[in-house]
Amino acid sequence: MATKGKYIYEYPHPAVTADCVVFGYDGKELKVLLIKRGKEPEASATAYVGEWALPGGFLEVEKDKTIAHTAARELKEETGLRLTVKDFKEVGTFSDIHRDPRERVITIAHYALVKLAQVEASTDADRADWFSWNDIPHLAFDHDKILRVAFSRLKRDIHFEPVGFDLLPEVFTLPQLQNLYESILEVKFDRRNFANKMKHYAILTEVESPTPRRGTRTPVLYRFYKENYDRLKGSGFQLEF
Amino acid sequence: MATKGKYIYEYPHPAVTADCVVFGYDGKELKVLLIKRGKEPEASATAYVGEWALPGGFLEVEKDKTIAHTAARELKEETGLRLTVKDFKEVGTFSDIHRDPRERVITIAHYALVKLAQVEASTDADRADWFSWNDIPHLAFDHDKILRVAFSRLKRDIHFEPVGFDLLPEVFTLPQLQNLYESILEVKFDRRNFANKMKHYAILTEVESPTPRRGTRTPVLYRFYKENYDRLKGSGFQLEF
DNA sequence: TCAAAAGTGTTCTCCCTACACCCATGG
DNA sequence: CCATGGGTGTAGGGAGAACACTTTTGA
Repeated sequence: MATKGKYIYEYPHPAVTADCVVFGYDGKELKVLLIKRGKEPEASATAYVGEWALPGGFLEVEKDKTIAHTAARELKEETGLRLTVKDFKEVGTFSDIHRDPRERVITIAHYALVKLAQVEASTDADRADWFSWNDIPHLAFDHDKILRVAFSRLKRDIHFEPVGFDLLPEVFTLPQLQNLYESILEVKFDRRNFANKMKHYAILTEVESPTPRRGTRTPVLYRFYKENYDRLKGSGFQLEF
Repeated sequence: MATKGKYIYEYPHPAVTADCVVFGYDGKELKVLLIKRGKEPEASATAYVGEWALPGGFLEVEKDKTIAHTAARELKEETGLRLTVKDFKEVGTFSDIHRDPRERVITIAHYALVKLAQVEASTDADRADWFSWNDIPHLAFDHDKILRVAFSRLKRDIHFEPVGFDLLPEVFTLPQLQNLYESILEVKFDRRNFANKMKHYAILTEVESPTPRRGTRTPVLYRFYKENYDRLKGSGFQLEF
């Protein structure tokens, strides 16, 4: 095992990984998908065994078309979740010289938004789990920092794009939508103003309520009206919160 | 020369570079600093010799504390310009599998803003030159794409931070400031509204005019009032354009 | 009938926009 | 005195913020 290396370079090269911050929303709280670190078949040594971490892994130099492909591939391998390259948004590069004890590793962090109800079942529960944003365990490497930056990035993006709808089920209530925005932006809105704004934007369509029940008045169900949103955006319009 | 490599890995590693988009402003137009590619002492092969490109170069795995340090170091080596790590903002990762014909190279693009008058003299004119934004030559690799993304990133950032002042000399006129914003945002503002807004923000202080002349009325000189800006920002305030 | 959550409309204020005339300087 | 570019104020409209009561439903 002393000289099992087969890849030779004239100058030192770093290892490159892609890490994924996958956000979900259960109607009440923002959640993040984490994995429990075990043995890594492809790394020469293993670090942080047994700790929680962001899903992610090494760029396959000869195979991954872009680093986003690495993110998608690794997420599927580690959690079972299948997302497309387009679902990932780049968060940034984390390149601190000692961020990995084994060798120089720089990572490109990405985030993705998923409809929790539709993917919870398809995640590999042996290795992966969803954690509430306010109850995140200690993470391996600098993944706490990555998580914070990813969240601030989401917070910024939601001002300009209707990314919130990627987190909600196809059909949702106004209070759910408002609560989601409040969770991400860490503010409180007035119900009436929020409803007025949404009505004014005209990017929601009412859905025939299949009379669901709870211990309270039945809320109206809506669907995101993407065609209208695209038209508005086309005519130089900006969603603001 | 067949087996001069000394760095051995069990799995293939990509090369990693940092590229720099350095913006300047001459009072009239936005400019970008480019270098003419020559022989590269550190690369096993050389590509795009003689073409213009963004300054940048390889991460030194054992030396560069972060990728931003690579950017700062390479910029100095290639253009003579000394900037600090804090002057660089990350633009994004460009990782297309064939973006470099020699080997797999992923690059982390950065941008920086400089006060042109103060740095023009200290740039190494043999290898580097400033180009107007509207007159950029064809660039090596995917540097055209990087340039476009960096610009759109600047355009976004200027909405939230007073980055414009990093491009202007310490003392400037209101029309200069307005023209800069117009160049970056690619819009036109009404002079009076622009002045009103600036007066309202109260982030400029008038400077005793040392009576400079041109073929016209002498404009009032201003200085960026950073203390006031920081106070405003502290109390949850946002610069808008 | 009570508690819990959802729906709804109006007023006020502030900021953004549109807009035109006079002033200083150099040639 | 003319051309060029710089400085200045106000009125109107639209969007965001503040604000309270009624409705539905299950317990």
